[in-house]
This record gives sequence, structure tokens and C-alpha cells, in this order.
Amino acid sequence: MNIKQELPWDNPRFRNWVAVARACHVLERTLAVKLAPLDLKPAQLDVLMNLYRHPGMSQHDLARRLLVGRSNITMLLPQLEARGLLRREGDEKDKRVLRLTLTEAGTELLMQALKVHMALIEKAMSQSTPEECDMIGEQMRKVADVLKTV
Amino acid sequence: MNIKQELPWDNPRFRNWVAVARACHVLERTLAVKLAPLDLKPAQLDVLMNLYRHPGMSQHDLARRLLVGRSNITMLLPQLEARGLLRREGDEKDKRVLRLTLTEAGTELLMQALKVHMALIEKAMSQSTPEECDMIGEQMRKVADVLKTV
DNA sequence: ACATAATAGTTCAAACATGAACATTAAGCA
DNA sequence: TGCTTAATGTTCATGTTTGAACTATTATGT
Repeated sequence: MNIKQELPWDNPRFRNWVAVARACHVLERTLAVKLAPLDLKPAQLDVLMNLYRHPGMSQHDLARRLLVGRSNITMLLPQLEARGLLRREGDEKDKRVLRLTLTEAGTELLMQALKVHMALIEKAMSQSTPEECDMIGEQMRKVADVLKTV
Repeated sequence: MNIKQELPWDNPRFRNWVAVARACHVLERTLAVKLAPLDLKPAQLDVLMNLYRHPGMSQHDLARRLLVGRSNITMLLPQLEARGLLRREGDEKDKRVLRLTLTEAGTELLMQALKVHMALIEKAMSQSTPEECDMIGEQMRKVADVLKTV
């Protein structure tokens, strides 16, 4: 048996992925700090972003898109609804589902938050050429695809 | 005032970063599932990995390296210590700090976990050429660097 | 039609992370 | 030397995330 397996740190793929994970982690933390003045957490921003792009989503759809449990959504939404940022309305045809839409105030706040988010990403990715950046995005979409089948 | 700001989704850097974040998230979740048989969480694996590479670290060093608070480490370590995976020993010169080292059992478990982790990353990154992969790692290290100064 | 499956959302307890306040020890400096 | 400041680790209250059990509704199959 091969006691002395190849150590991951000698493996380029491993080392490079660790860098990816680190970068993500740092950006997430930084984003949290920058969003604090808007009284918004990264997770909440994710909700607003998804509702903006896909109005009328159900909570289940939202949970799947955010890669999170349904109960998480249940806990998350009431705060945002109470702040008047979104609406939850029962579906006519299927009385189980709640349709989610942003309010005016929600859209407004989202736009402010997006400025912050975008500025941060711009700064983070400013070192890469457009070609490099696109390549990274392309590869990462492949990563997510591959992992769906695991 | 510019009411209709450019929407982030039209911005390549934004879209591509979203892909990065998604890929990270998916891989992290998948890793958690794959590590479950070893009764190990990704956060715990991070601890073991860092102690393997930097034996004798203090808790503070470990916290900074993992990008988490010191109290997090305080909560995390006793479980691992109780399982006999690591040791915490007081420093001779500075009685404030605890020096951390892996035990034999800890190293053993780490090696098993690394096999899982490495296999997952290999699979995730299998779509990219070595050059692309290196480029991604390089860019991501730059991202982390840039964000240190924000 | 009726029984069975599956689905959407909620509740709840447990695990986890966070940051502020604290005790102990070390370092800097008058 | 003493006094002040900084650093390490812990405690604790708070907020978040998770997964399992639950209710209500819809789909499926006989």
C-alpha cells in the first residue's frame, strides 16, 4: 500500500483551488463589512438579487438557486418582508406556493447594494484582463456543472 | 443623477465573479457530504491542514490564517483535541499562547480526508488545462492580495 | 373516487459563527 | 522599577444555518 501518497500541496490543481476558495472567503467577508451601512447581509443581498432577476419565484425555487435549505428561506424572508423590501403572495393555482416579488423599496435598496458589490468586484478583478476574466468565469461554470453530477 | 445605473449582470467581471462564488459554494457543500463518513466538517479539515503544514502554530495564527475570529478557534479545538487529533501545549517563553500540533491520529485522519478533498478538486478542475488552472490560481491570489488593502 | 406519493412551506432544536467584554500575560516606556 | 498599552485565549449572548418532523395541498395510480 502506498503510505506516502502524493501530498496535495504538490498538486497544482489543489493549490490553485485553495487560492480560489481563499479569494471567495475574503471577498465575502469584505462585502459583509461594506454592506453593513445598508443593514444588509450578503445572504440577504443574494435574495434581493435573485428576486430582481426572477420575479414571482417560489421559496423553493429561491432555496435551490441559493444552494440553501428551504427552512433557511423561511427564516430569512420575514425580516425582509417586515422591512417592506419584498412581498409574499399566495399562488392562485397552487395554494401551496408563495410567489415572491420585490417592492419599490426593495428594488431601491438593491440598487444601492449592487453599487457596493459591483465596486468591490471591480476592484478585486481589476488585475485580470477581460480575456482572463472570461476564461475564469467559463471554467467556474464548468466546475459547478461537473459537481452537479457527483 | 444617474437613475438607470449599469446593471451588474451586463458587466462581465460581475457575472464571472458570481460564477466563482457559485463554484466555491457548490464545492464546499459537496465536500461536506463527502467528509461526513470521516465525521469531519470542512472547517475542521481546514484546521488539520493548517496544523500539518505549520506545526506549533498559536491559536491566533490559526485564526488569522483561516480568516475567522479567535473565539471560533476556541470553540472548534476542544472537539478535535478530545478526539485525540491534536495537542495544545503552553508555550514556555510566552505563557499566553498555546502551541498546536497534530497527533499521529490527527495526521492519519488528515491523510484520509485529503484523499477525499483532492479527488473532489481533481474532478472539479478536470475541465481546465494546466495552464488555465495555473492562471486561475494566480489571479485568485491577486484577488486576495488586492482585498487586503480595502 | 380514493388511497398513496410527492411537493411547498413551517417549526423547532441543535450546531455553528460572530463580536464584545473579560482575565492573564507580555512589551513599551517614563 | 512601575504604569500603560497591547496581545492571547476564553466566555457569553446573539444571530445564522441546518435537517428532521410536521401541516397543508396537489399529483399519481388503481
